[in-house]
Amino acid sequence: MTKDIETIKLLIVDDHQMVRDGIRIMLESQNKKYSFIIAETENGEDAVKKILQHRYDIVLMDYQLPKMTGAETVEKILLYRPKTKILALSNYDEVTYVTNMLNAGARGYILKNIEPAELLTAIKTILNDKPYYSNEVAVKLIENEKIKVKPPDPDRLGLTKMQLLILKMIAQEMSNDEIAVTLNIAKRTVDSHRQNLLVKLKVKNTVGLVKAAYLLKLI
Amino acid sequence: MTKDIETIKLLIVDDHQMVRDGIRIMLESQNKKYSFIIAETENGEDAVKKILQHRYDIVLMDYQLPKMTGAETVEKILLYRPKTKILALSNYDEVTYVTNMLNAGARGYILKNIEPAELLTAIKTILNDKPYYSNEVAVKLIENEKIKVKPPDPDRLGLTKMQLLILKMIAQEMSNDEIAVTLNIAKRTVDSHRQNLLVKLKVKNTVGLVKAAYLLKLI
DNA sequence: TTTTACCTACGTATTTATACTTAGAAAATG
DNA sequence: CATTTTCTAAGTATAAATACGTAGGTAAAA
Repeated sequence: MTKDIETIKLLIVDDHQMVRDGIRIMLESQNKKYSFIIAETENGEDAVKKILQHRYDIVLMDYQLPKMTGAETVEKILLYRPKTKILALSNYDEVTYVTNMLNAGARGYILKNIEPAELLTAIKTILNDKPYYSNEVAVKLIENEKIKVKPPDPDRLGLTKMQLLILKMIAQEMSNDEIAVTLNIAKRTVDSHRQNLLVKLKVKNTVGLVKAAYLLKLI
Repeated sequence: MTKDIETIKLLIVDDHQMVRDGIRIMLESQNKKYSFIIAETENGEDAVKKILQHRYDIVLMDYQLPKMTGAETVEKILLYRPKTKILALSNYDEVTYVTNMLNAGARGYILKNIEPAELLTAIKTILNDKPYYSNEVAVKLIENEKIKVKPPDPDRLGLTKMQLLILKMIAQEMSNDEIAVTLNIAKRTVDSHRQNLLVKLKVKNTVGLVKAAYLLKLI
């Protein structure tokens, strides 16, 4: 009786070739039950691009990356693909690193000195939508009770059709007046939608809206 | 004949108390000819704030900082105070770290295992508007010939430094008023620059400016 | 089911951005 | 060297965006 082998699509984001190779080898040593399709990038920007182009079951994300940190990368990825499952991995279990990653939306945090078997466990746990932390990390987090991990709000993209439409039109350099005429509604109403967009996207002004539009791929 | 003692205002940005103390002690051991007024912050955000509030002759900047990296911090500082002299210091002489820092605008790069006398030399050199690199760093840079520090501003569509600066600040969601205060000029003047940017970039409004900023890779 | 939250809609008041204009200084051009 | 252009600076006037407030309708949560 042949067992079904589950295939897991995985993206490794780490700026060190050696680390990426290490993970690859660890996972391939565990290929009795799983088959891994592994993609790699060495920085956050490329990670975001890949995420937009392909689907991955899980992302392994280093904290220290060249320009954009791992935490920032996680935020951006979740802005585009709120449901992405991300497992942070780092050499360090510094509380600030861990909390940054978790607050950004990572579902777990492991250290790079992890054993192959535990790595697999971590990945499986995350895929089952449960958090996973290395022992050392867990201990640190508990000691530092001020963690307060905020649940990654997948609501971030909960823009209504109207809001999305108006954001697009704003991003096309249309004024509220022009938008109102086009949509046959009052200018004040467009103002309201705009106001709600500012709140929802947590930005300050038009500039912030345009940046969000970029992140949302509306431009 | 009593020699005049020069006073140097210095800001240390490092997330480790021990490192900050170490630098302090090193500098105070060299107080024959210089008197140091030393301020400290442990992250990039606070560094930017301090820079906006006070004047420093030189900033010592670590590469690894909690949220914003040292390089990012340097960029922000120079955005607001373009003439700030910044000396990078790090435990590591990894080429990517060094080039990131230099490209961000740091004037020199030293390692934390530096001797007190050399630290002073480095600081004096930077204050004299010349670059300074630790030996190890210099060697690495030379081996890795791909240094290319600060490629002289690639045209940027013929925007002046001021226009570029203001466009960057707009793209950071700052209002004309905030920009005026930061740069110590009248709001009307900022309005003018903004107007000229609209004309030069051939766009209609703030949205267009932000898009242009993206194209110019200012964001 | 009642409550809550939120979207749509629009009004008023204030702040911010844009258009148009002037003018001295600096840089580029002939 | 003189001329022209462009940058910096700033004023007035208007348009646009933002803050705050109200209200009906609808859908989800309690």
